[in-house]
Amino acid sequence: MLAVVGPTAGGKSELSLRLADRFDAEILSVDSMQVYRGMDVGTAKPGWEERQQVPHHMLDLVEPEEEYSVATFQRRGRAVIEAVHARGRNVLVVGGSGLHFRALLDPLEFPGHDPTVRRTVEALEPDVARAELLAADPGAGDHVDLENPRRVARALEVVRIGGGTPSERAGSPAAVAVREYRPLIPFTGVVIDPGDGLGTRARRRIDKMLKRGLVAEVERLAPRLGRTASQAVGYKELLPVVEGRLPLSAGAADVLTATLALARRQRTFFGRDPRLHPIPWVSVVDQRLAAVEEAFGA
RNA sequence: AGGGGUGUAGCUCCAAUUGGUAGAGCAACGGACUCCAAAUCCGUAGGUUGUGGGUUCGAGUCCCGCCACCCCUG
Repeated sequence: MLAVVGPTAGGKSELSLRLADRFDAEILSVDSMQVYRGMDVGTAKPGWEERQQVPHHMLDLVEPEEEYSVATFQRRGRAVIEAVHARGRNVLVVGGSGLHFRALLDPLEFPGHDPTVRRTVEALEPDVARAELLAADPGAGDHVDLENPRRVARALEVVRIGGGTPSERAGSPAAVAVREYRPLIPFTGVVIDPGDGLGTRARRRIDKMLKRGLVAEVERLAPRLGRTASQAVGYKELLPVVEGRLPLSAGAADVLTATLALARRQRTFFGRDPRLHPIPWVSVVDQRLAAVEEAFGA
């Protein structure tokens, strides 16, 4: 099992094709937004030619109005791994969605989800929800960010559906393994470090997307973007533009800002994973390829 | 030229009790992360309040000059 992860605009896709070839692998994308059909330009989704060259998995799984949960991603992704291995080929995990990456390879255990309970819990005032969570588990603060309404709501949802309290769940062997970065599925992985040129590359990447028709794509998808899809970088910021409430130049600037902020979060998420070998971004693809191959022990 | 208005952090701001030595949102920077995760949250830094004087124990807040921009009249 091989993995190439890292921030957006790090040149992962172009590397992955060559690596897949080199290691006789199929590509498994860990990307929370490329699972939505039709979101192609804005997510820099691999195109037809790339998919002809190397089989890509976990792309175009649902319509944009739907929501594709991480738990579902985990289940399906693991099935993909089994299937590819059964074929006698390797799996190359590629992407930038940290939680999806860990859900796939680490023993993350997602308790159930109940839409009705979720809705009820989300409707609670944040301090009410927090109080109920603390009443059920006085030590919840050690495992859940009590300042984060979403985390509190999710923790409370799990408690209400009988999935256990945060303290109980944190004590399981699997939870310990997750904290210690002991994978369920062993892998060799690298994280691309975008370096100082990220701003420039992100700028160019956005320009390219605009030339390829990102605005038209957003306009077409606008009425169909669901709760999650509508938050994707590039779509969220361009929505006001296609609605005529913001000039394109301002929208494009917002996309750049959001892209860089996303890249920063991705860097911190992957950066603390001790299993990932950092690969500095260099302009020459062959050099990057060589560095990754070396990390993969080829 | 005359009359009026505005000038507070990179940006936005009818924040700043009766004058008591500056705040917020966003951006920036750092961090967290067991299913809204391209999401959400936490923390840090940043201003000689356009400028020069004056009044005052003390001025972003009052007075005068100057500068910049905006509006109106010629």
